[in-house]
Amino acid sequence: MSDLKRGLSEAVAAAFAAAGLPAELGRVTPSDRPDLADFQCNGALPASKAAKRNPREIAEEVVSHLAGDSRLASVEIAGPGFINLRVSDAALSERAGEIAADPRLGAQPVDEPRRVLIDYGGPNVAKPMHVGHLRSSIIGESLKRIYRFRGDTVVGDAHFGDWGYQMGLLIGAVMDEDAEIRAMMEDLNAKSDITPQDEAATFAVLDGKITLADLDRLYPLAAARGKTEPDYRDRARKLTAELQGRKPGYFLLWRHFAKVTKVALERDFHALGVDFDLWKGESDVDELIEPMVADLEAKGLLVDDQGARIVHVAGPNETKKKKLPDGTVVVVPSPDPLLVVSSEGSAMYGTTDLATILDRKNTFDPHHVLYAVDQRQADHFEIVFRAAYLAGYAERGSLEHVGFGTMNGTDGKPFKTREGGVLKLNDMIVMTRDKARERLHEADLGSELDPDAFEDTANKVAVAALKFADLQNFRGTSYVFDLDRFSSFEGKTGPYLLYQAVRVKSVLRKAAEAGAQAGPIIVSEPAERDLVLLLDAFDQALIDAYDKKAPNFIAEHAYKLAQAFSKFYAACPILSAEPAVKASRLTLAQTTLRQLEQALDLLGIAAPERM
RNA sequence: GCGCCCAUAGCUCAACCGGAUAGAGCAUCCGCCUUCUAAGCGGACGGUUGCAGGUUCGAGUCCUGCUGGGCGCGCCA
Repeated sequence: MSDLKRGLSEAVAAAFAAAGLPAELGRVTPSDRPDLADFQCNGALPASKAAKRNPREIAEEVVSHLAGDSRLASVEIAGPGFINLRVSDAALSERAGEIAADPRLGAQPVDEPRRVLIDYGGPNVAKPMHVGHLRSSIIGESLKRIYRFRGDTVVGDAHFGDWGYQMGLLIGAVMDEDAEIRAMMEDLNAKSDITPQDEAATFAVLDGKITLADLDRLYPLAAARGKTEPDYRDRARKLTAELQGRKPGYFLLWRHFAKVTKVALERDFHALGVDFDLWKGESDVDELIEPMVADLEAKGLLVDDQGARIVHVAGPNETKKKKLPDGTVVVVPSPDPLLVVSSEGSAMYGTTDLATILDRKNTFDPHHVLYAVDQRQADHFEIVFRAAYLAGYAERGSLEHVGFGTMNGTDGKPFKTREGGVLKLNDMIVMTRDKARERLHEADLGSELDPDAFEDTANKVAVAALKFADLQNFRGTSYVFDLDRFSSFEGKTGPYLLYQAVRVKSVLRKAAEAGAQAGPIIVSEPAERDLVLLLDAFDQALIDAYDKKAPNFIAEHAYKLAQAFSKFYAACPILSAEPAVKASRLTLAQTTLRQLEQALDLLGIAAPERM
C-alpha cells in the first residue's frame, strides 16, 4: 500500500519506459496548479533535452501509455510539456479507506531500519537551561520521534555537560564561600575509603546548603575570575584534575552538583514533553580517554604541537591562509587540528566528544548519529568527526551535525530578557503558560473545565505555542522569537492546530452521543477531495522531514491538514447529513484527527480533549 | 586576515533532483454565527526573491563578482 504520489509515479515511470525513455523521469509531484490538476509530472522537459525531441510530443507519447488507468479521471498536457493528472473520486475514496484502516495513517516504514542515536538537549551541570537549550531540545525530540515512527531503533541522549574545568571553578567557589564545606572536603579528601555513612552524612549537609540557585549565582562569578586571575584559574584547573582523579570529597560534592541540577533539568524537560533514553554525561567517558589517547598514539595520529597533543584532520590539499600575530601570513592545514591533550595534560571539549563517539560505538554501535546542536559549532564537529573517521571510531559519513540557527529577540539579536540577561527556560515556560491561561479566559474557552483539566489544557496550549513557533521554521535559519506574536494564538500557530483537533473531537463526541455510525468514505465535495489529498501527502512530509532532518515539513503538513479540515468543517456538515454521507464524513473526520494527532506527536505536541 | 551561513510581501517565515501564475500567517480592508467550538471560514490588497553578470528551453534554487548582516577561527564547553 503506497500513497497516490508513489503509485502514480510508478505508473508514469512505466509509461516513460514504454516510450523508450528513462523511467526515473516519471516522478510525479503534487500539482503546483491545483486549479488544473491534483498531480503533475515534469519529466517530458528534461527528456526532450536528452532525446532532442519536442517535449509536448514526448508528453503525448507518454500519456498514450497511461490510457486505461482507472485511478485517473483526466490526463492533460499543458504548457511546454507538463503532464497534469486528475485523480478520480473513486480512487480518492479508496485511498482514504486505506488510510483510515491503517494504524500508521498511510505512512510507510523505512525499508531497512537502522540504529540511530540522537544527541540533543546538551544541558550542563550548575547552569539552569536558558532559551538556547530550547531549540536543541525540541528539534532533537522531534527528530527522535520522526525517526522512531519510521521504524528505526532510536536512542536519545541528553549528553550532560558535567565534567570540565567549570567543575573545578565551582568546587573552588563553593569552598571559598562556606568554611564548613571546605573543612568537610579536607576531611573527606584525606580518607582512603568512603563509607555509605560518610556519603549519607555529606549529602545531608550539602542538600541543606547548596541549591541550583547557589550554583547559578556562583558560576558566572567564578568563570569571570578565572579569566582575569591566573592564580584563581590555576587553582580551578588543579581542582578539576583532582576531581577527575576521584578525590573523595570533591567527587561527592560533584555528585551533589549533578543531582540538584538534574532535578531542575528534568522539571524543565518534562514541562516541554522532552525525554531522554540516556543521560550519559561527559564524566561517563572519562575512563575511556586515557586508553583512547594511547590508541591514537599507536595509530600514529597524535602529534606534539606547542606542548599540546593534536590530531591533524585536514587532507593533503586542504589548506587556508592564516595571519599570525606578527602580521605574516602562512599557509596552514584546514580544518584546524583536533586538540586532544592540552599542554597541561588535560582532556578538552573535543576529546570527550571523541571518546563519546567511541563509547557509543562500543555500546550501541549506531549506524547514524545526529547531533542537534547550534550551527555555530559546525567547525568543531567537522574536526571531531574527521578525527573519529581517521581513528576508525565511526563509519565515514555516519556522524552528522544537525545544526540550527539562533533564536533572536525582536531586535534581531540573540534573545534576552528586558533586563538584558539570558532568559531561563523555566521562566519562559511559566510566561507562556500564563499567557495561555489568559488567552483561554479571553476567548471564554475551557470555562466548563475543572481547575485541573483547565491547567492541563493551558499547559498543552503553551507547549504547542512554543514548539510550533519553533518547528514551523526550517531549523537552519535563525528566527525571531516574539512572545506577543506567538501568544496571539491566531493563524499559523500551535494553538490553532489544537483548536482544530478539539473541534473534531467535539463533533465525534456528539456523533457518538447520537449513536451515529461511521462508514466507508465516499469522496465527492471539493473540500473532501482536498482533505483526502492532504491525508495522502502525509508519507511524503514524513520522508522529507526524515531525509532532511527537518521537522518543519511535519509542521507544515499538520498545519495544511488542520486548515483543510477547517474548510471541510465549514463546507460539509457532518451530523446533519444523510446517513451514508454522515457515515463517510465521520470516518473522514476520525481519520483526520488520528493523522493530525500523529503529526503533532511527531512534533512533541499533545492536544487536549476539550478547550 | 581566513572560513562558514544568511538576504524572498510592511512584519515573521515557507517553497518537493532547476519547471507553469514564488506560497502561508500577521497587519490593513470587505463579507459570513437562529445549524457540528468564529482561536474559525470566504474574499481583497501586498513581490524586479539584496545588486550585477553567467549557465540553461527554463533560475528564489546552480556558478562568478559585489553590497549588507550573522557566526566561527586549539589549551572554556
